[in-house]
Amino acid sequence: MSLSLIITEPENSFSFPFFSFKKQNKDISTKTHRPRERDREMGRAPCCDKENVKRGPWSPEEDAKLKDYIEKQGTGGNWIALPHKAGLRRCGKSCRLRWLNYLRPNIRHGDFTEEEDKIIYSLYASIGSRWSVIAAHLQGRTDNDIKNYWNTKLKKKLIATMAPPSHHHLATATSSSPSPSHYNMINSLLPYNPSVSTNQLLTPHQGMMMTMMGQQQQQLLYQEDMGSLVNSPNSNKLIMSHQEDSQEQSTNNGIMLLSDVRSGSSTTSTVTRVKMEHLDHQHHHHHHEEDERSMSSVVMEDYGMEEIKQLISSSCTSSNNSLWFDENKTEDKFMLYY
DNA sequence: AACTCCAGCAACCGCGTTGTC
DNA sequence: GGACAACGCGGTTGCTGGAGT
Repeated sequence: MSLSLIITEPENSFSFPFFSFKKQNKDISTKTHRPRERDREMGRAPCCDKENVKRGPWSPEEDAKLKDYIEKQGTGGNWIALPHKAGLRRCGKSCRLRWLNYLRPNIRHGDFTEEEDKIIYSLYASIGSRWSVIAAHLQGRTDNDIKNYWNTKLKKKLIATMAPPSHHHLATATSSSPSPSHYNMINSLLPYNPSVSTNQLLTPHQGMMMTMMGQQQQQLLYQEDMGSLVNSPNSNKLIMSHQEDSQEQSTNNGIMLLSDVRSGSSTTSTVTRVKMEHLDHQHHHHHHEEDERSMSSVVMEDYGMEEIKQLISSSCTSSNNSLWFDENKTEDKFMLYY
């Protein structure tokens, strides 16, 4: 059995469910204190006069002014003009952020529930770090809050759960036997759950692979981890390789996930091929093999290529309470299924 | 008590997208 | 359809307070 997946990868960045990296192709010196002259040269006017606006934490007085003004006058559809009208020495962007993330009614902070965690996991697996979309599905939560929560707590929680006891990285060999919660976590992560029954659980690494495949932009984390995957002495072996030539897509038997669900505008310069192969381990037969197979082989071996394609691309409802998206929908019309 | 470290989070920044003229 | 303005998003920064030494 051989399964190949081709995943598009945007030119300037890549992300993994838990990590993201950006190529540093910017002039770092302009990153901070970017001169306003340069903004003008580059065709971008500053959003406000930075020298005459207050920055940093908001005082209760400022909060009251802003809240009072918006409650009485509304935003007027113009955040730039709002601070002046409200008598605030603040940038319009700052006012907008303060209102949206802190002052507007029915905002909830802290104490995320298990249910919210699940929703975040599932949505993240499906659509990545599109916090505003995720926030739209969590009553009273802001994108900033969710982002912070993910970066400071949820990601660590997930990593801790995923990490096999004897290994220090996410994507390491599958020889150890993870805990049941391990599997539960993985399966709550899966963006798609088409016809795999709840007892057909993936190993953490296979689940991780599936999660990766659901991402809009995909890549791998560490070369080191790749090495451990490739060298894993298990019956199911993951082989990853990069290729610059997307021409090969057409000749590959694999599944293509052209899945920039964000806007469809992403350019693709390189392609990462993810290949899952079942290898004949004639020299690696040992008494654990059956156990390992029963644990980890349910995922791909039982499906033909066309079935795998269907699994990934089909829009089927979930058999449990995990969530998934219809990626054909536009951003505003994302459908959430339970 | 003084200091360091670090998690948490509010706020900022840059840039892509959208709206308007 | 091009230029410009404004919005909105996601990544990043940096402040703060609590824990540890």
